[in-house]
Amino acid sequence: MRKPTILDVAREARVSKTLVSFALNDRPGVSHETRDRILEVASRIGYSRSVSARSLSTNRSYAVGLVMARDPQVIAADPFFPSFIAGVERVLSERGLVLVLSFVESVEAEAASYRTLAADRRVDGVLVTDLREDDPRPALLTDLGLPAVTLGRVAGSVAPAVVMDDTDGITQAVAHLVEAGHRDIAHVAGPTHLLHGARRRAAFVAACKAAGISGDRVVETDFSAGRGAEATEHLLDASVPPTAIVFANDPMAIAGMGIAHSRGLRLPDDLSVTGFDDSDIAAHVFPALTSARTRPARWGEAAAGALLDLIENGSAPDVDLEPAGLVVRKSTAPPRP
Amino acid sequence: MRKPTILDVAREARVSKTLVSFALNDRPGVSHETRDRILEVASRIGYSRSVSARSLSTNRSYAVGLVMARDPQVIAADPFFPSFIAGVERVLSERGLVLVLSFVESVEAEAASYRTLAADRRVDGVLVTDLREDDPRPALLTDLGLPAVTLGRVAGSVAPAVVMDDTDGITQAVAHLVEAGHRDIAHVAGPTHLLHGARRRAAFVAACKAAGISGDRVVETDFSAGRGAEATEHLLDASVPPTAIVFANDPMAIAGMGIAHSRGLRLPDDLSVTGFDDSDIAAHVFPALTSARTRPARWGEAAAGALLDLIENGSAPDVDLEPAGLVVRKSTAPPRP
DNA sequence: CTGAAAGCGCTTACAG
DNA sequence: CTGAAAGCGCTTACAG
Repeated sequence: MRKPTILDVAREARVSKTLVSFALNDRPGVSHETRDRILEVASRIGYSRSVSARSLSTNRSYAVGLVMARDPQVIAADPFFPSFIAGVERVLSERGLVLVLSFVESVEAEAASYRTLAADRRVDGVLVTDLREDDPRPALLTDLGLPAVTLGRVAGSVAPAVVMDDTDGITQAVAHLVEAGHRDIAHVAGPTHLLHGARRRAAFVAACKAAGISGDRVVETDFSAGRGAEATEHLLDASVPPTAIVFANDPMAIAGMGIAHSRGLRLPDDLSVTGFDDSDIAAHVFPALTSARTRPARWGEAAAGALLDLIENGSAPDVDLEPAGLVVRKSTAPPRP
Repeated sequence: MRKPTILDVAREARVSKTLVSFALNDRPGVSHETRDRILEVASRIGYSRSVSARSLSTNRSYAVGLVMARDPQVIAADPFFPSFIAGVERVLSERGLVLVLSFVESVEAEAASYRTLAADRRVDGVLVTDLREDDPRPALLTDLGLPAVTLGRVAGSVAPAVVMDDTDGITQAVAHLVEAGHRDIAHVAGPTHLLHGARRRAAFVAACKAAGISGDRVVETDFSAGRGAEATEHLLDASVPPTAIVFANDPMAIAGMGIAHSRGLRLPDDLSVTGFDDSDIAAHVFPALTSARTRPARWGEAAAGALLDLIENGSAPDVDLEPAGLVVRKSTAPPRP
């Protein structure tokens, strides 16, 4: 059986195709009763619009893109994305759009992916994550004419930004540790070329300074568990090891705890540890991990909402999301006297 | 500047649209030189085909769907998906297709999602994961006329299946523990209504039987870290606790280790533990987790390849993937005498 | 090997 | 408030 088209609806409702289209698109110029009749007929005969025909006419794809250049293993360890995507999805599906996802292996492949999406008009806009220093993507996307929303703010970008201040989580972590009596706190940071890596690191330094302690024990990593473990080794090898470590994400914190345990340290007494993102597993490691909570789903909703506004109205305001605070568990305690 | 169309290419190459289309689609009936000239012109003027126009003509969308009904938190803890998706992507992008991803909250929403994808002809086919007992999806998809490939084999499904025998990993884990001298081994299983949960459990029971030990200490969970922790509590509360636990995934194994540590047990001497999936973090917890490796990326490639074959040829053979074996680390050892 | 033409299913001025 | 018609950019019989 042929899939019903707009013409079938028109005939059945005894009106023109135009009118059906107007009714479907909620345009003015259709009397109330006519509109109702049309919609009733449409649903009765199981009509649904052909996206490709509509796309061809309107020059839109009714899809939104997300392309990520990261090692899948590192994405896998990051609790952020599934929840983020679930949030994005929630608002997209409400408005009849769809998410096109692309995982690529390199930054070059990422640019190629954007070019293809643009050339093929596969998406009406994109969400840009993992912002980097001097990120070339905002300019590229402007060039390509692809509307974009960035997660976080980049210098020189005209794209609307949706930001959640993760500074706050680090600041709270440091304050919490200082209050417990720690004076010797280290930070295992993400890569500085990633904006959120740099920001968390800067927040660490600033918080230490505010507390009147040294903030220069920082080891940079790539956010992976393996590098987090190495960084912890390095810190614990110091002649005077830190009494607390603030990790820039949970996987590294957990790997760091593994190192500490393997050296026979008792946590939290010999070493306090904090994570970031409050992943599902954080509450279940030993000792349960103190971690800064983020709200990836809310972030996803806000970003998708902003992107749809941008696509439909040509502009959208920046959105600032509330930071979600520190969840204090058992991995932090006063240092040994 | 207008995006060039097939007509621009035709004019510039002084041929008809038809011929350009034939050349682009690698159809016979175009002389070699003409084809080359056409392709040269196309690339010179920056032509790329309009996917929506093509879709409208061919009744295809050049996209493939993946819809998942799971708690984002549980997906987040599962290292499987990012790598799986990366594998899928690799073969899709090679053939000019795109991945449409949908995360939904419930099994009902999942069915609705498939219906929408089908009605809108958003995708040419779908990948079906997390197969359940009496899974209604193969029948639904047949009804909807949506080509599908399942990850694993379901009774009564006509869809091609791509399977990786995860039985093997469990069998090896049990054999490894028995060889170390364990006689009292428990299993923290995934939900039985999920086929891979049930399969791993059955493999556990069978392996115990083969070794001549009891295989009836099984606790069922939902694969989440929280439930894994509870299950471990329960097992360790027994008057004679097991000396080893085989967990059906890594997050539960890690949570179980957390419980054991919190009770002052020493791992692996007081309790041996194995995981499943060999996630990135597994090597970095303490003690480093023995875990069955899977190959999600290979699985993704195979599934995507099979789906494309199915879409293009109307049929595709089942694919059996090699199991990847057990990675033995430090979380397993002989039991205390 | 090549071209003129219909058709895919919508949207949208335009004219009434 | 309504309708006839062009157009979006492809593919594909069909005729040469």
